[in-house]
Amino acid sequence: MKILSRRFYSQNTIKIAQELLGCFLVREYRGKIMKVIITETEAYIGENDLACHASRGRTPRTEVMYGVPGHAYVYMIYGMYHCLNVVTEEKDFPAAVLIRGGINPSPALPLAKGESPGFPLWQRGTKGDLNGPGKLCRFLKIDRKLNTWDLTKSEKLWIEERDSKIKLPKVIKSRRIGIDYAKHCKEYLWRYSLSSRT
DNA sequence: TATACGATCACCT
DNA sequence: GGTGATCGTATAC
Repeated sequence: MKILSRRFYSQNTIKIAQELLGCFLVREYRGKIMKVIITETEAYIGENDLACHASRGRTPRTEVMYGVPGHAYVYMIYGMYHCLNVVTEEKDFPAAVLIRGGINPSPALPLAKGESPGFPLWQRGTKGDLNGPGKLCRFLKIDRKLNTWDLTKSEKLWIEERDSKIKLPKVIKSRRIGIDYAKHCKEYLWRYSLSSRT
């Protein structure tokens, strides 16, 4: 499986946020490999985006967003959860994609009622459903130790391109979550998800 | 140094 | 629908 390249991460953030859907987020932890299919993302773009952490400029925390694309931006939220972002666009332009949700496609997972083998992975039931950035990071053992991690090598944390043979459902665009403070920016349709969820 | 609050989640009514 | 947990960060003092 091919690892997403620096070149991929240097593209337009909205495009990346959509193209990450269906890709595999891979975590290597204590010698084990965990893979999750990305099903939900949000774009945070530039200092003019009032929802973006970089809207208040360069700080020690947001420095990574200004750096080379293809690195991880991991921060703690509400004192108890972590959120994983991938840094996008060119160096010195602060932007990132928040990974908000995924599906654990492990074949060991029991199928939910009404599901058959071969059931589309992103329509699987709750057993493998990692809906929410906090839950996703908790499952994949992602915390601030992985902040600034380079995602373009096959160590600890990376993303692999999606299987082109698998047809993805329509991408749903909606408002971003939990950013009521962001004034007009909260109206932007910068949240992207596969159609089994809203 | 002090304080306010958040790119969340689980549990409650 | 609402609320509490819990702490890093930004900002005010």
